[in-house]
Amino acid sequence: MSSNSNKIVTRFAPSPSGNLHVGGARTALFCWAFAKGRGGTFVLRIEDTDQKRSSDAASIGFVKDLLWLGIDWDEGPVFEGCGGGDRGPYFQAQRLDTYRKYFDLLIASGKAYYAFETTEELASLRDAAKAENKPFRYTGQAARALSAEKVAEFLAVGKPAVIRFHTPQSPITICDEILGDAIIPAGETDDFVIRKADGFPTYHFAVVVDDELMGVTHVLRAQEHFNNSAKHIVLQDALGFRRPIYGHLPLIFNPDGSKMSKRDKDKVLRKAIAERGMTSPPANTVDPVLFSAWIKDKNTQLDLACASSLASALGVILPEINVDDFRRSGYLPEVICNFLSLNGWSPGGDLEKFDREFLKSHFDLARVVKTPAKFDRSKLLAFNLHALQAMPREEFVAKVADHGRTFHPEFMSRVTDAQFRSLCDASQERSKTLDDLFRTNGFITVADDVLEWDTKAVKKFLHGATPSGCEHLKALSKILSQCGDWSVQGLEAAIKPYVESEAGGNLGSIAQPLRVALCGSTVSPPIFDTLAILGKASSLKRIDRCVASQA
RNA sequence: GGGCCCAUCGUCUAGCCUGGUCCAGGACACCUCCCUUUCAAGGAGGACACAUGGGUUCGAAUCCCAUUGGGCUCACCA
Repeated sequence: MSSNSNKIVTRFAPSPSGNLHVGGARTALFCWAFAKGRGGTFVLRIEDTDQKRSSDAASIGFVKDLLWLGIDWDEGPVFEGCGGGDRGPYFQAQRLDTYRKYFDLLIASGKAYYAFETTEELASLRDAAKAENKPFRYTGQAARALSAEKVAEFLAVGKPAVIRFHTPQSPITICDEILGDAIIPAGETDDFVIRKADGFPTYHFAVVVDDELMGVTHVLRAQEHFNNSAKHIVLQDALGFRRPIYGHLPLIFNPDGSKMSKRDKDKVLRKAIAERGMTSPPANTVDPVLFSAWIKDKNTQLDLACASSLASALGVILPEINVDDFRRSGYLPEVICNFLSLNGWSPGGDLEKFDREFLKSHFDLARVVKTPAKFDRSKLLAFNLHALQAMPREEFVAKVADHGRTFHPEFMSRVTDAQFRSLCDASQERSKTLDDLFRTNGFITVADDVLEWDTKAVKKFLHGATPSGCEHLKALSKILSQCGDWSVQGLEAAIKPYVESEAGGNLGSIAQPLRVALCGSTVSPPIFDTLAILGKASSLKRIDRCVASQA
């Protein structure tokens, strides 16, 4: 390893989760770009030292999100060609033996000590401090006053104990490449726990040991960790480790300034339910027992399937929070990366659109912004639109089809290849996401004899004017039934003369009634495309059925 | 409340380090108009910011101080 001693190593070190949050995604992206752009190594390490949270099977489901974004790791858990490395294991729960050695070292040198206060005792001390509006600092005088014999005795009888680090009483300077230096006054950092009663290290301890052993040179993480750095620095000094270079990234918020949280989805649902004064779930959405439990406890979260069905029943849109939410909504991974980069970093000048390769070769800490960013979905949407528009048609078709197979299999099974292709042709310039086509063209997958017509649209476009839309439809039915070339051009040629003679050349007065008859609503691709996509038989059936229904 | 950090259009940001070329540039959103067969998309315009107050200086968005505002953090969670 000495030969790469000056090699840059960054790491992304999340706790286990099935989903990658956009904030985490940006941290990962920056760590990745920083290391990769400098010929360094990007390490993925799983911080699973909380036994309460790490038990589920899908614990690192988020790796699929990383790969979808194009973020691969050199060292870490092995998954689809990524990971491996000889500085593992990369799950902290599997490194307990490693940590033991360093705990012993600190205990032996008197830099750490056993403490026996219970969680309850500490909580009441904390409450007391809070009542006086004073910050609580664990001084450890009582614990440190314990004789070695007493400690041995307590441990021998199995009295629950944590190990605390005895923080030196001197100011700590945090050097940060992004924020500059900050001095944390002496006494601010107290004697924090480094080993929990269950024998697991706390985050602070595991991070410090692993960063050292894994050769991490640059620690890039969210700004919420800034104060933690003081703890990490005193530990590094005590253990004789080198100090990595720190860079604390600005936070990403919701547009309203609140923290982006996975609970935001539940928040939207709860609000909608409260507004409607509902006490039981809409039919076929969520199990009523589950529902009432969820309503009662604001801290519980609905799983994605339940939340989505509830959302669609309520007609509300769930906010995208996780990377997978954005994938589901039809965003392109390269757009997500581009946009995420712009939240907290910029290449300077007027340049905004760039790819991962560019980020890799240009990302630097000096240009990271210090201020928190609010995540602007409408700008993201615009970026996605631009990327979609710039795409060659074949690529667009392939990507939409792929998206459809994953998220709208039913739709895909109900359209022919030709229909799908025409739909893409008619949709690319107006698609903001890969999902738009499926959301706005539901009329295609509805059977001809069950299509329903929007009452407002019917009133406005089938009646009202003279001649009425219905009369136009009757005439068009005849014309179209004789149309031999059912292509966009052929249809246009067939209908245009009628528009000229019967509607004063105003296509709108013909197109809208047609659209209503064909789609049930006033929104669809351009009318000749719509006819072409539906096909002759279907179109005529729909027109005739519509006319008959209005008789 | 203590500690730390931050402060340019509604939003993301450029400019700040190395004061003058900035009556502050770009993008998204917004407004107006045009195009038009719906929804979009597209085209052309427009409005919109250096938090406040003091300094320093011939000159400050840029340097200093204070105020105000915002954020993070104070766990046997990470």
